[in-house]
Amino acid sequence: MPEIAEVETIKNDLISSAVFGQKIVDVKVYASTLINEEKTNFIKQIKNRYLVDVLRKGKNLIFDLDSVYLLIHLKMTGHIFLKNQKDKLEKHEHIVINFENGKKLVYYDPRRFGKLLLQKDLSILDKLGPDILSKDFVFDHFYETLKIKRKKIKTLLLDQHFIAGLGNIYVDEVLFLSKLHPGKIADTVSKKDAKNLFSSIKEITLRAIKNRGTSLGKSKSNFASIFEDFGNHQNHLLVHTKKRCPKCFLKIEKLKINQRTSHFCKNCQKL
DNA sequence: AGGTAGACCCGGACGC
DNA sequence: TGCGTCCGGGTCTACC
Repeated sequence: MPEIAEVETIKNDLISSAVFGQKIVDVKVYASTLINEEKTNFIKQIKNRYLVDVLRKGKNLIFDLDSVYLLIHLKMTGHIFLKNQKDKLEKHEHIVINFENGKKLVYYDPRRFGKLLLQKDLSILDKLGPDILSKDFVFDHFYETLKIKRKKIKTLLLDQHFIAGLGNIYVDEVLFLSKLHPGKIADTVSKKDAKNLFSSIKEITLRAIKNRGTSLGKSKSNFASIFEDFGNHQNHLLVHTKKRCPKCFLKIEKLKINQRTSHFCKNCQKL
C-alpha cells in the first residue's frame, strides 16, 4: 500500500533511471476509467513530450512532462514498473508509456483503484497539507492545528489536508513511537507529546524510505519498486501487523478507528 | 465540527 | 477441490 515512503522510493528510482529526461514516443491506454479525459486526447497530450522531472506531494507521484503534468495516485494496489518495450504486456498493465530509448513505464493495478490525471498545473494539490519531507512541515503550525481539533489523533494524522503522506501502516508506527493511543483526542495532546509526535512522524518516514518502503505479504498486489523488488521495512515494523509489543511483550490490540484497523499497545500508548 | 456510510475496485482470504 | 462471500485500502461525496 503505497504511502509516502513507497512513493518517495518510486520517485527516487525514476529520477536515476534510464527513462529520466527521455522522450515519450507512444502511449497505450487499456483502461480508460483510470484517466481523467478522453483516451485519444490523453494520449495526444503526452506523446512527444519529455519526462523532465519527477516530483511527489504526499502520496501523489507527479510526472513533469514539460508544460503538462501527469499526476498519479496509486491508491492501494497501483504500481509503476520500468520495463523494456519488447517485454510482453502482462495482466493488469493498464497504461503503458513508451520511451525513445526502448524502455517503457507501465501502470499496473490489479484493483484499478488508482488514478492518472493530466493537469496544466499543480493547483489541485493545493488542498493537501504540508508534505512531511518538505520545509513547510513545521512544528508550530502542526501544534496549532492539534490544539483546535476534537478528532481522534489517528483520524487527524490520516487526513491528507492536515499532513500529506501518512497512511494506515505508518500512522500506527508513528503513534507507537510517540507513545500515544490512536483514539486520543487531538486537542488533549500536550505540547511535549506533540513535539515527540512531530519528530516521530519524520523519524518513521525517514526509516521507511531508507528501507525502500514496506511490502506486506508476497502477492503482486503488494508494494514493489519500479524494478519489481520488494521493500524491507516490513522487517522493521514496531506494531503494525504485530502480535506482541516489542517493548513490554503484551498482546497488541486491534481497534477500528475510521473503519481502519489500528494496531497499538494499550500498556505503552496512553489515551 | 466531527462522524459515518457509500462509492469506487477486485484479488485474496476465509467459510462451508 | 470448489464455490460463495466479504474485506481492505485512500479519497471523495453526501448526509446526520
